[in-house]
Amino acid sequence: MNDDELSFEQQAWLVINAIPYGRVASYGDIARLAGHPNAARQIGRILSKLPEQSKLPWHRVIGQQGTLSLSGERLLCQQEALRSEGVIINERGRVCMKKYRWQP
DNA sequence: GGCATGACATTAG
DNA sequence: TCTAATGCCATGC
Repeated sequence: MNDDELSFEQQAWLVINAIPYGRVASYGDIARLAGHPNAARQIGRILSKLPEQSKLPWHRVIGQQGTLSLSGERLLCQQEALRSEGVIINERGRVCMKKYRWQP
């Protein structure tokens, strides 16, 4: 870990933290913005270790097609949080990426 | 340094 | 639309 450069994990936090209210971003986008176009999996791994105390809007991080890759309690929590921000979720549990996708 | 893991992406059928 | 298979990359042991 260099002091000059943040680790991928740190970069991911910054990117996710930069997602504005009522918007969503895909794992691939986060990874790309963090400097690794194909490191989407690491985003998921990082978030899985993310403590609930973290202020990161992890619920705004979804799949490329607006799909939620989580399951069970976390999935419900995420959907609830997104709807609370005005994001509409389809019956299939998907989000309209064309409307809500965060484009920097 | 190598192997296994993971909240994915993409392609093909 | 869904499932299966493959590739990619950082992290932990």
